[in-house]
Amino acid sequence: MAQARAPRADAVRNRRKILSAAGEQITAHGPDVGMDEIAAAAGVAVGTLYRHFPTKTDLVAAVVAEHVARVADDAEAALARVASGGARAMDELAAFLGRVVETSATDRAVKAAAQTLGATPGDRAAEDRASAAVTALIHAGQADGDIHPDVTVADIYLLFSTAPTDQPATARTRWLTLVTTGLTTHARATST
Amino acid sequence: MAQARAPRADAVRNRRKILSAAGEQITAHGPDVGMDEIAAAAGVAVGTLYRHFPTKTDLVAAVVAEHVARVADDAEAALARVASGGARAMDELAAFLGRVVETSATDRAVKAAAQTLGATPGDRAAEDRASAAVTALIHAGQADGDIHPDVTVADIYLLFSTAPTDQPATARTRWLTLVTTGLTTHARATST
DNA sequence: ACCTATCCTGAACCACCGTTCATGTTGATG
DNA sequence: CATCAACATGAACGGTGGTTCAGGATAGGT
Repeated sequence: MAQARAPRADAVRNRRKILSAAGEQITAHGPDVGMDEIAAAAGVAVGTLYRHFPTKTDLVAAVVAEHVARVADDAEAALARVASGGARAMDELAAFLGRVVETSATDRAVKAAAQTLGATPGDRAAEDRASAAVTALIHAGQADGDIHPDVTVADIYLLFSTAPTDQPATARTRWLTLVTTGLTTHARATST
Repeated sequence: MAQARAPRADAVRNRRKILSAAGEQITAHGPDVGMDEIAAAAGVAVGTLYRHFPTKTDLVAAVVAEHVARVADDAEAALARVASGGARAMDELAAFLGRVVETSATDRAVKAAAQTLGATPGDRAAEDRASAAVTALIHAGQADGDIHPDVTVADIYLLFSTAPTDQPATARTRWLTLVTTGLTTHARATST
């Protein structure tokens, strides 16, 4: 298990450029942008793309992984705010979920590309971080008596993994209201 | 505007075979089945596909239109059951929505294909039928005091256009419970 | 300054898929 | 039954887009 030599500086730089260019191009020109366009936007040749990511699927997966990591950071920040006593858990959770909906709307093309290619981020770590933070927020909200005792992270995931990314902002807001209402203490489940 | 001659019998037959074959093949082999495979499954040559549907987009749109019509029928049947006094509006609505979720799970590949190709069913009539029936069910449920007064058809559409079609049955059921709960009288909106 | 493993370049390759069209077939009309 | 418009056939085409690879450049250690 000899430690592999550290990557060259320009390689690291290119990898970053490619990653951000990929995100931008997919968002701007739809989920079907060619590798050529991504490479051009990154100021790099196609071959370089394939040096860093063996396949387009891998590239998209890496882009998604970045986004997941960002969401995890967001969730942890929200939790920290609650833990320090500065904010109510329910409010932080609602605000966080609102941000999730907005960013998924922005990045919907990336999501679409990932689905089409069957790209799954190998980075389970970030997902776990997000899960843990959200779980803590839920528990805190339940302790406050704001969130229905039955609600779990799985529910949140279930609800928000299919947020309406193709709808106008007003519709997204309305959607958030409708969905959040169902998580609240006032609501009671009506069936098994 | 002379009345065009009636289509030939075998043409009608083929059109039907193509339509059902397209649905089956897309459902079975994913949203990216080639026209060749659809043609083969229909027992027909590719050219015949293009005689009936100028483009793949048109074909998929026609398949979607069929499904929409079926949903409209379902909604109207549910409404009829309520109107005849045999069923409670809330229950019929919930059951109807459950069926919608299940069928969208089955036909998710068709939906995906439609989205990829930008296929929009020119058949606004069926959509309007469904809308009208659901609206009536909502009003009845609100009159019964079961459904929150703010809820509209647009809300239903918003919620169910993003049903989790890629999740297992138990998750779909849970999702339905969570979403339906938010529509109930017991729930109160928590934000603007 | 030199050397080499690492990295980059980009034209070319290839497989796939929607679409077309010249040719052959068949249902309906009289 | 004869006739013809409507319909079906399926090989071939064109364009797209992911992927490869032989050759050239360069960072980084000695």
